[in-house]
Amino acid sequence: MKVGELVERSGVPLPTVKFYLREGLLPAGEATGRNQAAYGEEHLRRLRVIRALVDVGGLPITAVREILRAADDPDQAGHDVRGLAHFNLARPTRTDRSTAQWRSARVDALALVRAKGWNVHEESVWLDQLADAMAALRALGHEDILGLMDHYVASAEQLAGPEVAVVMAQPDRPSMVESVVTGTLLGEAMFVALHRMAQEDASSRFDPSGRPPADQAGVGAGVAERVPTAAETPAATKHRPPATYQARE
Amino acid sequence: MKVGELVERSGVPLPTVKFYLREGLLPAGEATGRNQAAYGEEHLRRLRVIRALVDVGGLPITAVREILRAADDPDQAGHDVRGLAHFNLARPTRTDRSTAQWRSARVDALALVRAKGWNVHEESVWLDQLADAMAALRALGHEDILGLMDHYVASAEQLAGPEVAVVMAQPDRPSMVESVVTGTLLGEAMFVALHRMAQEDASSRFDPSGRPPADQAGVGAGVAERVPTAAETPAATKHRPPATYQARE
DNA sequence: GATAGCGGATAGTGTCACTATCCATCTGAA
DNA sequence: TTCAGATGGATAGTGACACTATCCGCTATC
Repeated sequence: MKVGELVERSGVPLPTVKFYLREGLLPAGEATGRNQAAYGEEHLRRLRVIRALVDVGGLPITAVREILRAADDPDQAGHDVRGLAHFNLARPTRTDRSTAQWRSARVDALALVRAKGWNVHEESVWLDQLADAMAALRALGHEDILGLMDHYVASAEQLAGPEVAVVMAQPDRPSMVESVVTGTLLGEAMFVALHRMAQEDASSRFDPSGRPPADQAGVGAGVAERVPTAAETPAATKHRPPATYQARE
Repeated sequence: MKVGELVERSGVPLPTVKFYLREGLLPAGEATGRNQAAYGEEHLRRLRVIRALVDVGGLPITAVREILRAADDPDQAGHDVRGLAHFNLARPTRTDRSTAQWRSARVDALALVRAKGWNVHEESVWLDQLADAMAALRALGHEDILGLMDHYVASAEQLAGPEVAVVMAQPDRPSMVESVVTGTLLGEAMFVALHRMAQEDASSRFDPSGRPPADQAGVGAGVAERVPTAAETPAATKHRPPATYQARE
C-alpha cells in the first residue's frame, strides 16, 4: 500500500500523515526504493488509533507517542502495563497545588482510597487530580457534591471490574496496552456522553410543580432512592422546560 | 477591595485578571474614580469559578463566558437551565462525522437512549459524542468494550438522580446554573480520577496466573452478564447503595 | 516521455490562554 | 505636599499545539 491509499482509506490528510511520520507516531513504511515505501494494514490501524486518541480522547501528541512506544515494545520488563499507559493519560496540571487547601484535599483523597482498600500508589497522579476537583468544589462551597462521593466511588468500582476483564482477555501485550488506552479513554467518552444525557433525562423528570417529589428529596441522603424512568412515566413530555426554575422571584 | 487584594486572595496573576475583565468573564468593579474600581466578594467567587472551569474542567474561555452569561441572567425565558449550561460543555468536534460508519453509530446511539426511554433531544450534542466514541471503538475492532455499554448506562443513570437532586436544591437560578456546571464538570473529574484508580486496583487484583480471583470473576461475569436496566429493575435493587461495593476483601 | 505521485525538508498558519509593556492617573504614607 | 507605587486601559507579544503548505528532486506508470 502506498501513502495515497493510506490517506484515502484512513481519511487522514496527507500532510497530517507526514506529520505523524515525522513525529514518530506512525512508523515508516518499508522502503521499496529511494523514493518509495510500502505501508501495511498495521499502519492503517495505527492511524486509526492515533485519531481516536487525539480526536475522541483529546490526548496530546506527545502522550500518544509515549503510549504507542509502550505498546510497540512487547517485553519492556518491570513495568505495569496499565500504570505505564495510564500515566500518559493524565492531563497536565493547571491548578495551584501549593496551597494548604489543596494539600488538605490531597490528604482526604488518599484517605478515601485507603479506606476503600484500593491498591493505589501513594504518588498516583489520579490522587492529585481527585484532589484538584475536591479542592475546587470546597473552595466554591459545593460540599453537597462531595457528599455524592460514595456514588462516584461505587460507579467507578462497578465499571472497573468488567473493563479489566476485557483488557486481560487480550491475546498479547501490545493489544493489552492498546485495549487499556482505548478502553479507558473511549469508554470514558461514552460514559460522559451517557452521563450528561442521563442528567438531562433526570432533570426533565423532576417535578416542575415546585418541589421535588418525596422520593427525590431522599436522594441526597441515601443512594438515589428512585428516579422514575421513562418506562414508568408514560408519554413523558419531551424536553419540558423547567418552568419552575425560570422565574427567580 | 481593590484589584491587588483580589489578585492576592485569588492567587490569579494580575495580567490574567485583566484578561478576564477584558474578555467579559469577570464583571468590572464599581468605579470609584477615574482610575479606581472596587471589587466585592462576588468577584472573588467568580474568579474561583472561572479557574475551576478552566483548570479542572478544561473548558475553553468562550464556553465559560456563555455559561456565566446564562448564570447572570436570572430570567432568561424559554431556556432549559441544564440544556443551556450543558450545551457549552461539549467539546468541539474533531472527528469526521460524514462517514457511513459514523452515521450508523449515531443511529445506534439514538436507538440506545430511546430504548432506555430517556428524555433526550434527537439533536443532542451528547448523542453525537456518544456516536464518536462508538464509531471509534468499532473502527478499532473493540466491540468488546461496546459490550460493556449496559454498565456505562447503569452508572450514568445511578449518578444522575442524586446529582439532579443536588442541583434542584439550590436556592436560586444563578446558583442552579453554577451548580449544574461545577457539579457536572467537577463531578466528572472526580469520577475519572476514581475510575482510573479503580482500574488500577482491579488490575492489581487480577490473578497473574491467568484467571481472575473469585470475587473479581463475580464482578466481571455477574455484573457484566447483565446490568439490570432501570426500567426492568424494581426500585429495591436499583441504585444499590455503595455499601455493597465497599468491602472488597 | 509526460505527468502524477512520492519521500524528505523547511517554513507557515490559526487558535488559545495568557503575559508583558506602556502610559496617564490616582492613592496613601512620609 | 510630595512622590513611590498601585491602578485602569490599551496594545502587542509569547509559547504551546496540531497541523498545513510548499518546494525539491526522484520515480512509477500510462
